[in-house]
Amino acid sequence: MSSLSLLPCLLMKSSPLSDEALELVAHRFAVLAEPMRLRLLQSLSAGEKNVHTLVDLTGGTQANVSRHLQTLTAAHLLKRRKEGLQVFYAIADPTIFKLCDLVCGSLAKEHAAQAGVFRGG
Amino acid sequence: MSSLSLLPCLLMKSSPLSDEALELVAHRFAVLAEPMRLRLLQSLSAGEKNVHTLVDLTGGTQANVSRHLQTLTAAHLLKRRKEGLQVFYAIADPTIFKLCDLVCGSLAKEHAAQAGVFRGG
DNA sequence: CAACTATATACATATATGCGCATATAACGT
DNA sequence: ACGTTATATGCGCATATATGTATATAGTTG
Repeated sequence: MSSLSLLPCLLMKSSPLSDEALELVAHRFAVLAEPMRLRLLQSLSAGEKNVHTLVDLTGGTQANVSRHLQTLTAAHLLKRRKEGLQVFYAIADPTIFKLCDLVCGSLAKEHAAQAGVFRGG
Repeated sequence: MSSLSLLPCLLMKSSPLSDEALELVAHRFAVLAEPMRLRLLQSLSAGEKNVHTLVDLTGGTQANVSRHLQTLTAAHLLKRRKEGLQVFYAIADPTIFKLCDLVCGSLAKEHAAQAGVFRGG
């Protein structure tokens, strides 16, 4: 975990990514691969919120929400701001919205195509 | 796995996604969360290839490569074309390149920022 | 039909991870 | 100092998944 070699390159099409870079990219995707974490990101899209609010919004347990927030923060997707007893989390990397939009669009296309099969199209 | 309710909506910012939709999005990210699968996608970015070629390019075992190809195909990211004994796989959803580019760009920014800390910036 | 090649699958295993429960830490008020 | 609230963490469990080895299936050629 010292120097990360060549990260500032684009994936695919251009030069192939190193094994190290591939693991970093995979890890980023893994962080986004949990419904509860996506729900937290969704809840934070309107602005920063404290943990208690996020527990209420997502319906998860306090411990679980806290751990997921930690995971998201460690991945630099969230920012942490402490104010007295409370801790406020906020989106640190708006890229995630573009990522989710792309995935949703792709899934919607698939879904439409599958539906077309049943309609006989 | 019958009807998928409301999928054709954008994530975040607009209306919140249903639990079912969140799981679909999370699953899509999970499929991309494996270095070996990313390497396969990378190898296929230049065009379709058969399994044996992909085994050589990635350095994985035949069984493992085959399973990962199946996972990617099940997720509608790859297309499968059988020609005699060989099976050719190809990118079915170019969205993945945009996804990877976004992630790489985000990671590069983080990396630059972290490096900045050590430089005293 | 038999041998051979390319790909897929079954089984076992190791590892990771999400979760609930309980507890610890931190910050505030009295 | 004590109690209270907000958040974080330790522990155990259940589950998922990636991988290797071995084997099965499909297709070709003799």
